[in-house]
Amino acid sequence: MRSFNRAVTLRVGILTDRFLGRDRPLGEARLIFEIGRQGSDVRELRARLELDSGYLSRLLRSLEKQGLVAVAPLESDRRIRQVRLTQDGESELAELDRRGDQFAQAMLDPLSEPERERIVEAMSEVERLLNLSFTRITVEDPSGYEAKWCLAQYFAELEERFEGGFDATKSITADSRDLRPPRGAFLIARLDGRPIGCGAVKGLSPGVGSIKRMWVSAAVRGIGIGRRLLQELEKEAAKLGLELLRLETNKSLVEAQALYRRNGYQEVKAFNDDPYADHWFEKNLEHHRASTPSASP
Amino acid sequence: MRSFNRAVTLRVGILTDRFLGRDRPLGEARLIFEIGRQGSDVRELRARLELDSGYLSRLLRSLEKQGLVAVAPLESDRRIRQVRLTQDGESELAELDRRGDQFAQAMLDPLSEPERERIVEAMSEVERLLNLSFTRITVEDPSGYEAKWCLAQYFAELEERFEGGFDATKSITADSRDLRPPRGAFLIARLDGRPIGCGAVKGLSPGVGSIKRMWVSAAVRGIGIGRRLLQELEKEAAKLGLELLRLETNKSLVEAQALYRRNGYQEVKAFNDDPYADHWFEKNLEHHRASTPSASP
DNA sequence: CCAGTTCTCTGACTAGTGTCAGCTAATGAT
DNA sequence: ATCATTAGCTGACACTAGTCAGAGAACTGG
Repeated sequence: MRSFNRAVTLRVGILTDRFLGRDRPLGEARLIFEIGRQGSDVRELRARLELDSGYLSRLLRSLEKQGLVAVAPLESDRRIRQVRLTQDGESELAELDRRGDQFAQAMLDPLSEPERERIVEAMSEVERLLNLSFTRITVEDPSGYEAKWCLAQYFAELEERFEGGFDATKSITADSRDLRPPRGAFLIARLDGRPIGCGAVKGLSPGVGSIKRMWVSAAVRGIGIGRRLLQELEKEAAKLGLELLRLETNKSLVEAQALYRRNGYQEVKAFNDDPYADHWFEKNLEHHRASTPSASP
Repeated sequence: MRSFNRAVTLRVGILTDRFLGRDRPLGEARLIFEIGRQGSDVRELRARLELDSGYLSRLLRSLEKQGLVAVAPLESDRRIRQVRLTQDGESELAELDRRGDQFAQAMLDPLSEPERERIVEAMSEVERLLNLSFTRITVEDPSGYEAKWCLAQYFAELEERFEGGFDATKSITADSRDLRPPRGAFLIARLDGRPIGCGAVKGLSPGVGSIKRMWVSAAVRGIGIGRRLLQELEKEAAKLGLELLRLETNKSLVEAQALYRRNGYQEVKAFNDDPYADHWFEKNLEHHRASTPSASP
């Protein structure tokens, strides 16, 4: 593990830096990557790259002077400044991507085809597990701007996957007060500062609560983030004094059903009449705490 | 592959640096690692870390001033300076190792036990294949100091593995003139500048040559370096105008025999009376060139 | 013994990375 | 309207990393 660190960072890391940063400081290159084709705002960049605000500001000025990015205040809050790549900036990003690919090519070149397949497979395994390991789950306010963003993603997905779409007003609603202590909790899962999933517990009656709003971004689905989110939700539920957790789900969300079954939820008969619900589950936290499997099979 | 680079270098790399370099610049920490418990000389450090000689010198002065290393001229050549860790230096190295382990621990902590096993396995696979990919094989003079070092390792291993030990004077000798163009070639395999294997071709008679001195360091055995070395030797043999390659080997060197068989060498009856030889092989380069497998099974 | 080479070191210099304190403008709460 | 807060910016500063030229000591081949 220690030797892996050294092997990988010395080779991949340092060489990549040299490769990418040949005519551009690494800090600027990282920033261009992080801004990306869809743009970002300064606040987000600072959080994701964990940079000092002064330093980031200076990097942005430098890229601006080179004509690679354009910065403009956000209309709704003019303190916040939005950054996007100019045409030149986008072609610079494309060039950086190209060099990265070229480097990867050169790195794998001495290997035979089966060896190349093995290393690519092992690398994606490492990446998936690191993504899982570096995911941080925190309790947050359900009305924060990132919570809202997560919920928008969640509803958009339901709209797409449910037969006949999804209309939030017809479903059992969850007011944001229900998802805040002491009545409930809202969790956000982040990877490198970026939200990639959410979930909520809502108290229904003394000792009984409900799991709501479970969503994991498609880009990181299937690596175990749903399970960790569910476990954290159960911990929060326990803190709120809940002993029985219920949930309802739609027949189209097959992965979700599998997740609940794997984690000790029993299918029960309908306990409400949510128009979008096809399956109902519940789990007694007292009984199941010890028997929750520690990993998906 | 590109995303793997980013994922790993951003997480493992940068975090490791921070962790290790908390009270010490990264350059110094790297240098302490590279000097290691057995010491090294300045020339080697420069080659392995690819540092400017002035820069390296300054780093060494700094470590010397901190009482972590001691530098002394080599007796046999007083231009070359040998570096070793002092007592304080060794405990600093131990501390750096400790922090690295602690970091690895923290990194894997959020994962379940089976996930941890999977990531460790995938990491060692990546490491093995990167080691293979970054191995460079070059033709060198058989009397250079690193060639001599490789040969010493080789003979030491024969001494250990042969029943009754090994005495180079009793075996068929190979004068270093036989292993230099135009009569032969000596190859060294290096990983990050450090020799990890060697091998030689020696011309016997017009069109016929012999493979000698095949050695791969135990630390990197079994990852495919022997195969690459053998392939390079065959290329060199072809350049020297050889069409038939012969070799003899001892019964205790079972991996070597397997390697030769896998790469198209046929066992033949004894063609010499080397006292240490139990098996004799040959391969016709013209016939076999196309059928050499591109990877071990 | 001499000339050229090797190895290391010193000094001068540069670019990049990062930190800190204080400032201004915009916003939100009272 | 006032005051605290948030977001971003500027200037000053420090340190790391790295480059380059040149000097001196030690060695090698003739």
